[in-house]
Amino acid sequence: MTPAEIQDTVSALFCAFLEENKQRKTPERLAILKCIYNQTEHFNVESLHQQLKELPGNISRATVYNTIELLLDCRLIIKHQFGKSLAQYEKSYQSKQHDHLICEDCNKVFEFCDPRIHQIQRTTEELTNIKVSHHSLIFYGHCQSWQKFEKCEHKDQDL
Amino acid sequence: MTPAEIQDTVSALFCAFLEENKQRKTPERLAILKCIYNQTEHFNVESLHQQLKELPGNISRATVYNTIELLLDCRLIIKHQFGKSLAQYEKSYQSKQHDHLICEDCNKVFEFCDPRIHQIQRTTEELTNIKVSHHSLIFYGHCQSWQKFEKCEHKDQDL
DNA sequence: CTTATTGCAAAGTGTTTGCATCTTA
DNA sequence: TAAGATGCAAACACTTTGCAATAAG
Repeated sequence: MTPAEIQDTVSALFCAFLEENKQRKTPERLAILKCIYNQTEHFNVESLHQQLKELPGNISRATVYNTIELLLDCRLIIKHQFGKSLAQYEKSYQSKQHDHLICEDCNKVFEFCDPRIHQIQRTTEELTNIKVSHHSLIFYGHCQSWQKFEKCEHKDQDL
Repeated sequence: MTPAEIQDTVSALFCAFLEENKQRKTPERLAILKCIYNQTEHFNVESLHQQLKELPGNISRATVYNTIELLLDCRLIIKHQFGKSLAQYEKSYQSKQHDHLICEDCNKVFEFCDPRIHQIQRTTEELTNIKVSHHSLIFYGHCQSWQKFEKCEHKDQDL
């Protein structure tokens, strides 16, 4: 699927969701979705709002928060709370489930995937009799204890 | 170990830590540690401060934050960020490692323990070449989809 | 034309900081 | 008695809310 095809698909999905839920299809909401699906990394409300200010239309922070809520509802984005107060988001259409490893030396966020988390989930569901809908697994580590610093040099980036 | 013995032990550990790090042994710090080790559940800064206000001495929120930082450093407490902005803490001396399942219907927090998380950790360390120091695993679920509501009735508590 | 949505600014919430005062070592 | 810790209040950072103006259906 090309980036353009993905943009079209998520727009269509969002419009369908809005109709179903009797919410209005505003240019602001579609612009925000488009901007989000142009991101390649995690993003936060502030960085998104900065980018939206470049566009014509003057989209306010309140609208960004409002739209993010809708996009979370229809599962087109995922929210992460990586320990700091600042919430991080990422687009989720067609991206496979993954978890995160955060290096506390350089603040870099790595993604990984391990099927055994689902086994733990199933066991926990059986044990507690509570159906699990989603999870958050974050490892916190230190790159400097095992390797040369240049391998992990993005000091104080993102997050 | 009786509760009183635990109190004595953690006080001694904290004092040793303070001496080692050339920090002062103030009555406020010891009172905060004692109050924390009287908690049976997760707590937050606000609830802790409320309880401390009952005591003589008038301990300020700033001192609570300061002391919590020290207690985190010497690993006598653990911090959790359960998705909301409000940070939760729990005492950690002699408590075995565990993870959390949060029911989104009733906000109740369950604890569980699964050794397979360490296998995932080891694999991830090998894969990324980053040494993991700690982790956070949270399952989010819904009790009402599988069982009667009365089994999980503490609506809107804690968190 | 009706009502949801918007932009703005103000209010909230949890945490951090600056500073004068007090207290530990 | 000097460096560090305290209490207070103000500052902060991120998020939510109230409201008049606007625009979607």
